[in-house]
Amino acid sequence: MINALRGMKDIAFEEADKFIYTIETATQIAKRYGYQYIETPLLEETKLFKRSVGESSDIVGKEMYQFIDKGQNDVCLRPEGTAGVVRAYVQAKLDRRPRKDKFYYYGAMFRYEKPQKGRLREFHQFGCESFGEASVYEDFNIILMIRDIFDALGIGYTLKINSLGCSECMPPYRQNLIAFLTPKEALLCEDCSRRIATNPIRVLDCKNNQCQTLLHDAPKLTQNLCPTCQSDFQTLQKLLDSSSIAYEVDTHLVRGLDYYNKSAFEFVSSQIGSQSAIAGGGRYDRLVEFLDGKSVPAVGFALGIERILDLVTLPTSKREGIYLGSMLTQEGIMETLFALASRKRQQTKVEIEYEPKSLKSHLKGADKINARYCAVIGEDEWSQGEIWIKDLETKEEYRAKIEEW
RNA sequence: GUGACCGUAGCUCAGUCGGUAGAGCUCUGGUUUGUGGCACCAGUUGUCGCGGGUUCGAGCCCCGUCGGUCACCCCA
Repeated sequence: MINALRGMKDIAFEEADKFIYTIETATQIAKRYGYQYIETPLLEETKLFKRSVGESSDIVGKEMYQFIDKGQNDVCLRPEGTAGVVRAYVQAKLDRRPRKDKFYYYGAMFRYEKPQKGRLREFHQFGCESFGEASVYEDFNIILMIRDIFDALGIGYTLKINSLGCSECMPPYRQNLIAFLTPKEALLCEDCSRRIATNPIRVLDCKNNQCQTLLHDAPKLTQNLCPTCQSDFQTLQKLLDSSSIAYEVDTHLVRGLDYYNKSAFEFVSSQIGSQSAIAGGGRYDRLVEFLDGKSVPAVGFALGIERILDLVTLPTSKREGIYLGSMLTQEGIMETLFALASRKRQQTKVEIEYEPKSLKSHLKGADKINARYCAVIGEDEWSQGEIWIKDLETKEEYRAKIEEW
């Protein structure tokens, strides 16, 4: 028997219904916010992710499905969605004209990690990217949209926000932090002493207790923001307050992808195990430039579909469609059933049982597939050119001419 | 990459002190010669993950291996 690869899952039956329902719900809401669909390749040049997600990130450092293809290209299965969308945006030269562009996407992402609850090697994200709008109102608008999606799906969450500063205030802060950390390097954990050089900001959210103790007097990012970032961050909080979206400021919310700046946020669920982030995103005003475009501000998010699947409550499914069967083996009866099915399928779902069997068995079968109508041809009906129909919901039964039903 | 736990029927699991495997669910049929869901009755189903070892004898004990799950790390 051949099994699916480690960390890769088949999605079927009720899970599949939830999967589709989640995407449809999110799509509908994204469209209402003015987003258009974009589909980008699952396979991209490796350097796209090195330059966007960042070499210091775990994703690029150790989790990529990377290989050399038959044309000697260094390629990767995408580990996240934003990089590809930005690449497409720049490739289509949309950065050359002053317009806002808003895209939504969904699909498979790949990270070579050790699987656990809520963490798969192939998983699916729904995401949105908004280009060309620098206003913090757009950050707020995106958070509102995610709120709408989770509300529509009936999912509870807590929202965490932070500001990562901009190219003006982040570099000096970063230098301050390095200056603060360097004397303590020997006392920090192995990862953190390495991070001082590669990505000192990440030291802030280290889970190591000793590191956290040492960080107690570290300069705080939120207290070193430039006036613009400071006022934008406050505006965002005011907007959230006035729309009664509960949130907490989490100064340790740093995010593992290097391209974020200014607003960063994460939606967290307490009901799904330790991998609790169900959606995350923020602003990435420099990324278009990193990928050879003009300077275009942007903000976006992604939500993990598998992570919320258990939390999605499907609208209660009603009986639907027709079950067709016969109790006879007579010549021509299957042809009649197929013709009837084709006609009825213009309107609704139709399934045919090929095996002649007792009425009781047919009713059981119709009940099992949750059909609204059970329609069966027996001896008496066949001789009259009729079919017997029972509405399984109202329990009404009647007979009709086959051609007229 | 590190650690813990678990692999027995299609699914969920039980299996005592080591003595050649069992329940519920599902499925099929019947109780009703043409009336669903509920109930009752009957029937079908096994490489006990794999390999080796100990033993008269291993689902059970030991070693190895593969797979799964969860957690750390990281992230959606």
